[in-house]
Amino acid sequence: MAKTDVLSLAILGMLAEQPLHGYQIRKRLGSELGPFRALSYGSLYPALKRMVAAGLITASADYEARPGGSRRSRISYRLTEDGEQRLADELASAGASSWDDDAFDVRFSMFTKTDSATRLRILEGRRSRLAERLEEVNEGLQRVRERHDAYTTELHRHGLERVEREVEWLDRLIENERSATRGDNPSTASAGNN
Amino acid sequence: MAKTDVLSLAILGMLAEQPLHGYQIRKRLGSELGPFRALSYGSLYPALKRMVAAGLITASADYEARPGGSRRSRISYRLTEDGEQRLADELASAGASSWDDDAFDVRFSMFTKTDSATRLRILEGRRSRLAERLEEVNEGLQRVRERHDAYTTELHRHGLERVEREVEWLDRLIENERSATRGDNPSTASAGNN
DNA sequence: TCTGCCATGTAAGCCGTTACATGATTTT
DNA sequence: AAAATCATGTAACGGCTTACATGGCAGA
Repeated sequence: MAKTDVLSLAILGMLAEQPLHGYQIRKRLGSELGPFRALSYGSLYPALKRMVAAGLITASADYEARPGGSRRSRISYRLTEDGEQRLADELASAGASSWDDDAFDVRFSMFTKTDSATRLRILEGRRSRLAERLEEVNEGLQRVRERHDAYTTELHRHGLERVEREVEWLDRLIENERSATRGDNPSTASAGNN
Repeated sequence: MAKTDVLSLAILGMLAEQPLHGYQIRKRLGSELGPFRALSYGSLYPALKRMVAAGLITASADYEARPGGSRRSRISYRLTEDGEQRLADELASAGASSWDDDAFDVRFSMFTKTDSATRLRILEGRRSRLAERLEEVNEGLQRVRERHDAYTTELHRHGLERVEREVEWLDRLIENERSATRGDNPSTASAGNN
């Protein structure tokens, strides 16, 4: 099974709700997700092409979609059954790199389509990734404090603070997720915690 | 005058303090600056080579640096006069893209070598860059609120918060910088501590 | 001795942007 | 009628990582 890159996953998720054409996909990726602030067509169209070739989506021109008439040259993309299946598989796994900086945002934005256990695994995976980062940054800060000027120190202090806040955010989300799960179903004592 | 990329600038700044060999440069870039968390040798060595070719730095093998004897195959890089000049020029300008995400950190880490007026211009440039981002993110949040689920909204809310904090941080720094300039006299507020 | 870190470098490939090329539709 | 925006695509190029290739030095 070919693995799905972040961009493809994002597109899959986007098309799951409704067929869209390339131009719209780009705009939505830019406004709805963090990572693709301004994805270029030079990336998008080839990606769509690859996905068509892989049988995940189909391309169909929509002529005269509206009363007026013409409206040539617009291509709507929609998921195939394989595409739906691939998306479902992806959403069911917290595997590989769902907690990379970019991938995390994309996964998170699809949390309503993700089951609770997987959501929790992703949040925790992300948390422990950040915890590692926290340690590194912290060590860096110590070293910098000894050997460097106030500005450099401040830069690192601020970097540390940023990561700390991120962890706090995740802690809140994890807590929410846990209490929602407990609520749904009385006797849930989910497995290993941090 | 050839323009200096971020990596070269960081190296220039690093070598301004003392000669270093490539391996050390890499480690320091990783621990002292944000943007180069784990710069690969595949990027570093070619960059050093380019800089030697451009006459900004020189490479010299250090044999028997220490009592023991041998210690072959270490190459120390140090700034040439041209390199020093280039660094000075770069540090005097707040031009081009000193407020890009990556470049900003590098410029900031050299603030002690930067004059007060330039520091202020960079901080303000960065601030207004973030202010633009703030607006975009804010608009995105509104749109998402109307059309999307709670998770997606939360993702955007958190993204907004992050940028807001960044702006607040800059505001504090700008304020400090201003009061330091006003008071070459009494009430100097040095760069922030914890 | 063998493992792990120090140290330098090259080649291939990935992933993305920029610039280019084209044309339709909508708004002013 | 012009300008802005919608819409699709390709080709060239850039920068960075990965994988490879090589070898010295230190301590277990």
